[in-house]
Amino acid sequence: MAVFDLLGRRWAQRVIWELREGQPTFRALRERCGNPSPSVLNTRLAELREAGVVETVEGGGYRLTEDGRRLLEALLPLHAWAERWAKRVSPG
Amino acid sequence: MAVFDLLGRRWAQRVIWELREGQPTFRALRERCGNPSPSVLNTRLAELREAGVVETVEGGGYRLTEDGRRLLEALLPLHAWAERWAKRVSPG
DNA sequence: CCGCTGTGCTACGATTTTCGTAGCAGAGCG
DNA sequence: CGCTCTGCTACGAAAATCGTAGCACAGCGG
Repeated sequence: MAVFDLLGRRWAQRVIWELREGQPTFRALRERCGNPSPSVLNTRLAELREAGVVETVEGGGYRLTEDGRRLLEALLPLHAWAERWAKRVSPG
Repeated sequence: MAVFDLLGRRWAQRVIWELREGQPTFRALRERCGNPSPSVLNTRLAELREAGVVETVEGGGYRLTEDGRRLLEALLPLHAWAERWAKRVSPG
């Protein structure tokens, strides 16, 4: 179950989620994620790049690979569940 | 994005996955997950119980709630992606 | 009553991960 | 040369996790 090793780390899923559109820079991505420390973000990005789901953009910025976009789609049901769950936990 | 807070912690997703069938005891669950330290497992179980996705069984053991089972279903696409990905990363 | 076994779970020092802040090297531009 | 952006590193402090040991309780056989 290597996926839990890749995606079970802090910020990993969040990074993929925040890369769902655009090609944010390192700093912009960091801000979108809620300002994790740059060292961790860099480590995650390195892991995700090595896993082939994230890639750098010529001239700066990051984006999902084709594989990454498939992973993002696989995260959609989880997100749908999360929204229903959030409403149930703290309605309003 | 509270779901990343709940499921972005180590072992959280794994615990849910390993509860997909049966009602394993604390120790059995721990073994299935690959022996995380009991303190972390207990913390995760407490968080998941508070979130309402895991519950204890009368007479011992743990299982998913109805909500937990829905969450498990939301994890299936992620798992399907993971299997394809694992084959691509290390074929054979 | 005693011991054996299994249950959930706690304690605690060691290790690993993450945090938070500061700053570096390089590129582009005036 | 200086300003601003880029990705990224350094480093001490804090938090999370590890690994091992063991506690309290319950059931059951003798």
